[in-house]
Amino acid sequence: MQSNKPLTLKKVASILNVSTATISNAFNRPDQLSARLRERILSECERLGYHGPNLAARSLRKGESGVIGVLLTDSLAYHFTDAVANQFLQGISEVLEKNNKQLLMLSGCSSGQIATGIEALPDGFIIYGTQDHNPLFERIIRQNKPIVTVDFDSPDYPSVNIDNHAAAFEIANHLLAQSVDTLAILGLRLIHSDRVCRITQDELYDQSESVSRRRLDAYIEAIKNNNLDIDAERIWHIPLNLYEQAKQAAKEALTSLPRVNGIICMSDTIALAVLSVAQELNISVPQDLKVIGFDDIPEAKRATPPLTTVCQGSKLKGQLAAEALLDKHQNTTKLMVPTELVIRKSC
Amino acid sequence: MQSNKPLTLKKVASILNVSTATISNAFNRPDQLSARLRERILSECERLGYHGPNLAARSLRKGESGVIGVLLTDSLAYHFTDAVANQFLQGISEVLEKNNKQLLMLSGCSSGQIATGIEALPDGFIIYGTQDHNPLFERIIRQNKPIVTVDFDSPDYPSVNIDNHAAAFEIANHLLAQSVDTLAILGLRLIHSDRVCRITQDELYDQSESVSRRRLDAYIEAIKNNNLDIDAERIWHIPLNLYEQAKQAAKEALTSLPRVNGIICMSDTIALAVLSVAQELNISVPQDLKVIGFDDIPEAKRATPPLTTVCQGSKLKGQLAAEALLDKHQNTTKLMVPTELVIRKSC
DNA sequence: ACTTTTTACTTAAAGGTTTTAGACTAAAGT
DNA sequence: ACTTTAGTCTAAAACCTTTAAGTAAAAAGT
Repeated sequence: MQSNKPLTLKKVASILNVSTATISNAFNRPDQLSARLRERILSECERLGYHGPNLAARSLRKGESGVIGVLLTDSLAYHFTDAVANQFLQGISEVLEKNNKQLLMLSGCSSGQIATGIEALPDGFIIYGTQDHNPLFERIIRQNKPIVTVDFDSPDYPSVNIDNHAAAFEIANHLLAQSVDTLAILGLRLIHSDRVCRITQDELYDQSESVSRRRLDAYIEAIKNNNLDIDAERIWHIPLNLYEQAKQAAKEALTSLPRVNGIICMSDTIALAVLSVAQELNISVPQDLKVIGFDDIPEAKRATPPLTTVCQGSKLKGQLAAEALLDKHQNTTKLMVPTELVIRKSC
Repeated sequence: MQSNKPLTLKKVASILNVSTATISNAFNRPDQLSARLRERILSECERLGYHGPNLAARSLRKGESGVIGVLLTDSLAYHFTDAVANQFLQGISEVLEKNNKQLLMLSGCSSGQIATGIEALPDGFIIYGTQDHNPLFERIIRQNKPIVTVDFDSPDYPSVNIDNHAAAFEIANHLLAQSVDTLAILGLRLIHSDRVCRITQDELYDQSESVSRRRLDAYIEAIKNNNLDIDAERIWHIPLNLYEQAKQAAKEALTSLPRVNGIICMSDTIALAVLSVAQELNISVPQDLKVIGFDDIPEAKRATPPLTTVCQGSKLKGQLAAEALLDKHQNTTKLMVPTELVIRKSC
């Protein structure tokens, strides 16, 4: 004889003949009532089918929800394909699960407008990557809730980053120490185009502060240090870290003349695409072509040949960001995750 | 001279000298007020820094939140590592983004207890995989909200599934049509152990209704049809679809005597691990060993040799599940996603 | 000129919880 | 025997919306 309306705390209170406060306390503050009464309430609730306070109401009253939002750069669907994002989210989830928080993924770049006001729900936010013109980012800021940024630095918030310049410089130097002379760079998000293309001379000098730019600058610095040179023509822009896009760029790079014998890739996904295209073209790696990646995704180790890359601790970043957010390290801490050169067989 | 308290609809109403209902209508039901007043309200809100109604309050009042929950079998962190789950979630996100819904991932198997009552938030749920003893599953059911199940069938809810028996039978037959005589099966979640192990004769006959069981039965049926046999000793149980766990099982299988020349893997991740171990042991695939997988994850195509497997349309499953949920196809529809044998070079 | 319909806005109840301040009782201290 | 203290529990306000029902005025119909 169950009613179809779900039970409320109030109804339960009246059935059990205690105040609503007592029921609430039974669930939230065990020290506020006798153990015996609490036992009774809990078991009666179980029997009646009341499974704890309504979240919306609690959230309204307390002003918190137990939910942590992660704002991603691109569409949600894209981030599920991306190995780096997955590792990052994995790190976040581990920490959140331990702390009994829920994870809400927000993208802002949905096809529709963002109307729900969902940004009001989470108790804090992890902002992943640059959010240049994301309207949701603005809205989140206005919530005045704890924020931690990752792979993107703002004076206003604590952040988790790597030293992109140092990491890129190190791995580029590793490549350049081998006998290479004709280079190509396959970069990610170098410019604001959503098509795979080479960049222009102008774009090469157009300095900005993105992660990609920092890496590109480091690559070029390393190349110049080694008395080599690279033309804008030999630098490709790949808009999203997708295997298929990368393959297209790889094909262009490997078939252009003079023949390339070293490729610097700004991600492992790109490097894997290069390996695949090289195989199709019967170019043997690392004999005829040296390839380096960036990220150290799980697949890098399993590739043929295994990929030389630099580990940027994506999972650790996620963990640290979540911890920083939960511990309310509100003192605008800037965390730097160490990177590590991972030498395998592609170079 | 901003107050530190965030603005509420009520305050805005009193500032603008209109009723709260009018403000609410300005945001939610444009037809309820004159275009002119609405314009004024919206622009004033912008100016004042009021960014729309509070979600908790709206959610409390309306009884809906714009959030869709996905209940996963294992920990969140695990699901971010798993390629199949990622494809599935990708499918879901695509549809949700189009419909302006948010995605909340729920796992239920968190280390702590699940106390938040978060299950009250979503407007509907996608249940992914069996949820035998998941307390959160019980709680979700009690919400009486729309539910769609995937990879798991219940008479009570619409569901999205594949024909596991047919798919497994087909690919097993493909393997058995080659010259193989000594087989091993590397299965997923065959029993309730969290360690990699062989199963026992008793466990082999212990019928249950899981996805894994259905596939295993189909494998065995195919084997018997081909006048071959397989011992429980040659069937491994792998608790989670993790590369490292799979490698352990693969090592055991490939070093046990008599020498195996065909391995049926219940997932591509497992099959990839087999390829890797085979290479380490200098066993050449497909000459000395035929390997088949299941799932058709993106990496399967890129492996050496490319993996023969069966595509189970994980992404499509996600899309269909999300659509079924949103369209409120409440007439308990049972959707079947077609599977497809993908013949490559590992067999 | 009078009634009906439409438009534009308001009133006020409801939604389900948490929490502060306080009430009552029983135990402890003097 | 009287005051403190501690231990339990309650009353009621507050959290911020949405929406059904209602009012008043303007437009339309006859």
